Amino acid sequence: MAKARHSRFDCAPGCAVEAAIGLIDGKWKSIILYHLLDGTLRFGEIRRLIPNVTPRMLTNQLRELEEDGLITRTVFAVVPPRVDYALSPLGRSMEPVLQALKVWGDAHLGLYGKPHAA
Amino acid sequence: MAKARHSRFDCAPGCAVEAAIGLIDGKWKSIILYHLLDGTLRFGEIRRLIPNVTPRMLTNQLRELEEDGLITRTVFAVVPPRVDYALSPLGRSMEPVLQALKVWGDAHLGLYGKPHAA
DNA sequence: GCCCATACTATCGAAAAGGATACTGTCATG
DNA sequence: CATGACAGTATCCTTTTCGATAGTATGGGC
Repeated sequence: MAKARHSRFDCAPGCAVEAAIGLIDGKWKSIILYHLLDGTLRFGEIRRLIPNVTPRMLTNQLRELEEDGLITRTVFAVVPPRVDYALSPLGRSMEPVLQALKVWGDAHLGLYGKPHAA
Repeated sequence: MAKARHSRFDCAPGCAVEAAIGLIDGKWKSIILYHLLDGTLRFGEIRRLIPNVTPRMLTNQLRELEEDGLITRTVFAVVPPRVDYALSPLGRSMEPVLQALKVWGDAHLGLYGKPHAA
């Protein structure tokens, strides 16, 4: 079961925000989703796009995204194996959120991540 | 120092998204920011708005938000103590992001957080 | 029969995040 | 002199997360 770092229980009015973040929170999830905005990718392609990810973590994050219904996983019965990942409609619906994050990040973060003045 | 759960180093193109999430990731940060959208709040008020937070965690999250420049902390030299928290201009600039998350969450998440169809 | 590519899986361990609980300091009030 | 409000601190411990490393499975090509 997906972890509950952002539990879905303490639902003050900010609940929806919390829960939404819960789905894209995880060391690599947002980058994965971001890359998938451009189209279907194979396991190895994602791996190459995100240099520091280990296969263990990549599998892990992809599986959680799949469990949460944000991406689809298509296995081809060939050798060597081939598995395609793509955004589901639900995942695609997160595009505005990802874009908002991207825009904000580009506008307010230096290259090494410390925020600078508004 | 703020933790580096979403490190600011592995900067593929998705970097900005990653880094932006890094700032609002933390069990309570998004809810705190969300409540602060409505205006300045005192420590105790935030505590009451978020029932399950312990003072330790609340202090912790507020301090990280402050370090990252998203909120301001104003101490009044009175007894009993009074400390006000408010969004900085940088924090205010995250409003679109928070709203995007809220809108998405409201549209796609059931009350207990499992996403449902697009 | 062995190697290769691809997409994993398994195990171990370290680090970080988060929760429970109890305690501190100040001054006006009673 | 004790009490209470408010905003934290301090300590301890569990859970979660993440990284490193090595191993598995398949079948075509040599």
